[in-house]
Amino acid sequence: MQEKECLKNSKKQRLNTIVRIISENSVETQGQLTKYLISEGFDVTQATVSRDIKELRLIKIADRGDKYRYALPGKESNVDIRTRYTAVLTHAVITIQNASNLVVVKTIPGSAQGCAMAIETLDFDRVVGVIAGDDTVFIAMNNEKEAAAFAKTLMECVN
Amino acid sequence: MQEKECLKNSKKQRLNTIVRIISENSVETQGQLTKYLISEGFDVTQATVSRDIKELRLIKIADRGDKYRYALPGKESNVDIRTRYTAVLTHAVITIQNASNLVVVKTIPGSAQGCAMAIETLDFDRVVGVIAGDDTVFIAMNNEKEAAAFAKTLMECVN
DNA sequence: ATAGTTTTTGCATAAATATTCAAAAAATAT
DNA sequence: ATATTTTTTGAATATTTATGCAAAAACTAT
Repeated sequence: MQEKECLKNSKKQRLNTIVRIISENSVETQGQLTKYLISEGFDVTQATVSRDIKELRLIKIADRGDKYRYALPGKESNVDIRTRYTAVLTHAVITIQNASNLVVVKTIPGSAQGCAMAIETLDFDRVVGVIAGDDTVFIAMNNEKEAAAFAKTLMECVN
Repeated sequence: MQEKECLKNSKKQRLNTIVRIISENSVETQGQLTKYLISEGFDVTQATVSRDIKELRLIKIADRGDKYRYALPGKESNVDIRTRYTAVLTHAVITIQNASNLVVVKTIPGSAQGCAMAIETLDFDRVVGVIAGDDTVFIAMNNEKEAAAFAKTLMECVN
């Protein structure tokens, strides 16, 4: 029992290290990550890194300049947020209408929350509040005029 | 100018369709997505699908049952929370003890609330309730045996 | 301790994905 | 219209990632 937790700890350390490495560096491939790990003293191959990434549920995202990089899921937002959310809006929005001081956006099923988040994050001017169901987003503006203007802005945004 | 927007529209339609398809189905590979698109009348190859996925900034995430699937970015934030909370626990927890059906966690000052939230969010099995002061967390389990087991789990979690 | 079980890992390779390059289509300018 | 530039695409292929399998390590029970 003298080496009880040796391998286990080593793996845990490695997983933690992977999270740190991809947080601190732009890691484009598993091969690159493997090199980072080796340089920190871990004896590891791409195969294991692939398994680790699966276990950590890391994701590979399109980054600036035609590159890809690994990231923590849900954390990719800090990079290139505008492009990303614009893309989400562009492809998920079906219709945009304005009614009184509301703008009503219909989306493909399940995408309303994502669109709402996109709209909030993109921080369009004068948005008072946003609420989303499954395929519908309500955006509250100060008045009818602003709602109309915002609907137009949104339409331009999604093409 | 007679065919002004023909290709453009076709691509946009395809991108929209891709978002819909991955929203409605569990799409594991680009090859599979290509087949879906072909079955909907798009004349497309894996190479183009790869480019579309990059443009849409879709992500491939680890799914249940050793599978992968494509998803819209920003929809999987719960996993990141997990990683982050594990880190919180790892760095803030000082001691873990069990007394009767309680597990008592001592933390660095001011971190108990955070640890409590982490424990709740991580949703360890059979936790009945969690309460936190400034540097102490009480975790209520159903009985002494479960408290002992949970204390052990927690210890492993924080290393 | 020893035997049995589970987990982790590397190697080799299968599978999947990204990209180069050239051609065609589309958009733009004249 | 024609010429020019930009965008889109497929085929082939390079690159990257995932996995079957066997061996080793770690854990568990006795």
